[in-house]
Amino acid sequence: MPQNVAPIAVAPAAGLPAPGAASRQRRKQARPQELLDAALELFVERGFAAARSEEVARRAGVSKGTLYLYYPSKQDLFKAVVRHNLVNLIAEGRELVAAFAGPTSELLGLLVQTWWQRVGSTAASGIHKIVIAEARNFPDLAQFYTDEVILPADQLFSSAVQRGIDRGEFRPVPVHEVAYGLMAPMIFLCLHRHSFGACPVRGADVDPAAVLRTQLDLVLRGLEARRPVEAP
Amino acid sequence: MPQNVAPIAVAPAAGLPAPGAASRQRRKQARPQELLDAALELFVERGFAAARSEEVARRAGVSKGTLYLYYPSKQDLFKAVVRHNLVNLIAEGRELVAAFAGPTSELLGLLVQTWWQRVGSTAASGIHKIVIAEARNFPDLAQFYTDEVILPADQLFSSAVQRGIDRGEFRPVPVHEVAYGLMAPMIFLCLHRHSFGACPVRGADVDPAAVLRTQLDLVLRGLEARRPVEAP
Amino acid sequence: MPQNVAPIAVAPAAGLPAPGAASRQRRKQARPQELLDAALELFVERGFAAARSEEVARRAGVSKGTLYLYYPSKQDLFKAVVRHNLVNLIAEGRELVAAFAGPTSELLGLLVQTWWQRVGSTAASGIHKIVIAEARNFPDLAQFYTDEVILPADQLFSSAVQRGIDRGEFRPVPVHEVAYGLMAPMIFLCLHRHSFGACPVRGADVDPAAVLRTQLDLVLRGLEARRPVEAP
Amino acid sequence: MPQNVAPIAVAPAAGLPAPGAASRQRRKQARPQELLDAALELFVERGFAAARSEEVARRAGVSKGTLYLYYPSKQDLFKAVVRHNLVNLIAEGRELVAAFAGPTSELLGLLVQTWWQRVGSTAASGIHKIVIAEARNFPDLAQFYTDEVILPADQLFSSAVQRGIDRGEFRPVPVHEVAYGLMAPMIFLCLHRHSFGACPVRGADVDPAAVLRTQLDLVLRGLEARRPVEAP
DNA sequence: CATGAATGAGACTTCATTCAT
DNA sequence: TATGAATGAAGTCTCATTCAT
Repeated sequence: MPQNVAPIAVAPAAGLPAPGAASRQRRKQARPQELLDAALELFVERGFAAARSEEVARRAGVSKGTLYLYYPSKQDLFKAVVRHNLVNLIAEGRELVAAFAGPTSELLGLLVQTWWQRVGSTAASGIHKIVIAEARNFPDLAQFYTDEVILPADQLFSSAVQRGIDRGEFRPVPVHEVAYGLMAPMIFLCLHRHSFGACPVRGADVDPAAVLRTQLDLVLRGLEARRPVEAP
Repeated sequence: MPQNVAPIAVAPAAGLPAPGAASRQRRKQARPQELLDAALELFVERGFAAARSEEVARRAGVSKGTLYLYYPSKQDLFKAVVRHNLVNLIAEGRELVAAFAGPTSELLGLLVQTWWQRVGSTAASGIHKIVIAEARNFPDLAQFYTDEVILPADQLFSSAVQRGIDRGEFRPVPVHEVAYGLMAPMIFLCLHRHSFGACPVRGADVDPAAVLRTQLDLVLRGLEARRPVEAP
Repeated sequence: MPQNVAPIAVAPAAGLPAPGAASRQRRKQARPQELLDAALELFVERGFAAARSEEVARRAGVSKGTLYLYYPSKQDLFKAVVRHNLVNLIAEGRELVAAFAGPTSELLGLLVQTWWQRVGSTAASGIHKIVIAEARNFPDLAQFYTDEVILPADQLFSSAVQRGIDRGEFRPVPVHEVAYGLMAPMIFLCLHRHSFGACPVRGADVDPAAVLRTQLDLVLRGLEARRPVEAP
Repeated sequence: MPQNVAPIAVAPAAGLPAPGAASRQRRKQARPQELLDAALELFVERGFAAARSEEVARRAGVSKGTLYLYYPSKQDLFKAVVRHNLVNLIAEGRELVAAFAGPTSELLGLLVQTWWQRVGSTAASGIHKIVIAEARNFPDLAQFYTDEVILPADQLFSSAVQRGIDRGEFRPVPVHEVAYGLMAPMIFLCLHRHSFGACPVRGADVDPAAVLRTQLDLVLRGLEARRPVEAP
């Protein structure tokens, strides 16, 4: 029986069940990945507590028993999902900031845009909802998520804002707070997409692109180093 | 689900049955309030699904049956909590906007400040977390919350921004998107306070007041009607 | 659960609370009767187990506590209802048989007709359904009902059939079995009126009058002393 | 409700789990049948509402959860019981009528006799009691039973009577009412067997065979096409 | 390795009965 | 006498987890 170290395989997702003869080995290799994908999907849909183990297994094309063969409990499965989906997402952003040469306003725009493409519009964007929802019932996870995701992301955006100040493009502002103001609407959009946005709820429709554009425009204007001349 | 739950201090529950004297009437009067307080507290701590009716009752100092005497189901209890803690507040905000006479920048500042005092810094600030977490599993509640809270709140902030445009104080901007940019950081702060913030999690501390001040300052500058004079 | 029941002539239930002034004494006198009427009505509608004490009280215009003041438990109330509604219903029939002078076929017709008027078309006709439904969970009641109702009713009809044989009107037949064949369809009609007949169920409509007429006609022909002359 | 319940012998429950050998498959095959038998038995004993799911399971030798593995709700279980025990029988009766070649009086006798063998003297005869007792509290079940059992059974007997009229064996009579007169005593016998008859009640004993014989004889005579010559 | 039948603790909700007022 | 707020045992149904095959 497996231990509670999730065997995070790097093999690419095997696609559909492919019951062919020699595919047995391939399937076995792909199992953990398929289970994690199914689990992420279902956890985002239902939340941790309401997601049924049996449905995770079914979506991965295996039986309930097999799921428990790979992850000895639902909590272990949850942790594996978070670990598997949140590593290396921030590092790329850090490289982007380091390599960028143009004006900081463009850098911030690029960061926002990139984040939306790589995270905001993928299933990974739902993880934040799960973590927020279950943090108090699952303190281990909250700590892990803080260390691995929240703090690095804050550093990433803060360093970009700081760059603008250092280069005289922005007036002096509290960088962490501004970073917060940039990230909050993005993540907030994701939270709503994965809750209200996935319900047949009338009203309250928002256009993510418009919100992000408006917010970025607003913040960039607010950051500008030169103050408008006050009219008499 | 609540397995390894962080032992967050449990409120002492209003006072035990106090069997003496003519307290029957007094208790009956106070019951709904006590039950709603206990329910809000537990829903925020555990989420809607994971909060057990019996514990709500126990925290209010009554038995399981008594809870159902006042609220015929868990969902009704939740709706009552929302109505009691949020719906009325939005109406007050509307009156505030209608009665306000000064510059719109001050009005927005007042709205943000008031919201923080009356909601953000109270237990009511946890309600949004609950709804985001459970919307997909309880579409009725999501619809209820959308109708009773989200749409009215959006109208409230949007109308204030529109006022600024109409009076020539703000340049023309998409009002709903700006309203979103104003509310998102506030609510986002609350989401984190009630998830990570309530866990014994190291790091990731933010100063709500600083965040709100910075965000408001940024947005107000971004809204200003007069563009900065470009330096030669 | 089962509210919208087809309105099968329900006894007028003593009258509403009538909060009038000097009626206090009168009300107090009438209480037991009103409670028994309400209880009969509800027991017939719902059965013993599913009838809620609180609703019995409400239909009688008193509080739950008051009901328990008069009948110390639901079982006691049930017994009182049965006793109150089933005494002296058979005795009248016995007198009728003793006093009748005409042909026995007319006597049987009169018995059937009278029973239908006095029992079949009143709320009392529902008691048999209750007893059948709960007899095995309530052996006391089954014994009581057998002694006080079933055996006397059997004697009543059997004696009428025997009279027809004695007078040469009927051929010799097993009297108890014939009595059974006469009563069964009547009571059966009542059972169905108080179960399917009170549901919004499509189909299965029967015309009680037609059934009774047909059955009586059939049985009387079958009882006739003279055999039909066989055609050559 | 079940307080003072007569200690009616409880069936020994099919056989205990027998953990040995390759019995898993064998048990799985037999489960539905065992569960339906246990359910029928308990429903007849206690009624639908008072029968507890857990006891059905225990009598079938399985746990509560296993019952719900096979039948997703108590109502579904009940419907399955009805289908398994009654619906198929009626179809057989229809074939019998269609295939029969002799005189209709014999056909009716055969129908009654067959019904008594296949239903009246088996546990299935208790189903009607359950439905009568609970119809008003479970309109769905009443509708189901009406559609699947009552109407088809009425059609079955009515068509046999109509056959007698068409062939000139019977005088013209209202067929549905006559069918009612044939079925009512049979079902009535069953109702009593499963209520009073299952209690330790003194008196009120009837001989089912004698009742049925007498009733059939009476009705057949009453149906005869040739009228007796009226005596002057 | 894989399966899926089986388990049983635990959740929401109901309602007969009690008792302070 | 009358009230109705309060209780808590009991019922249906769910689902994480186990284990024989």
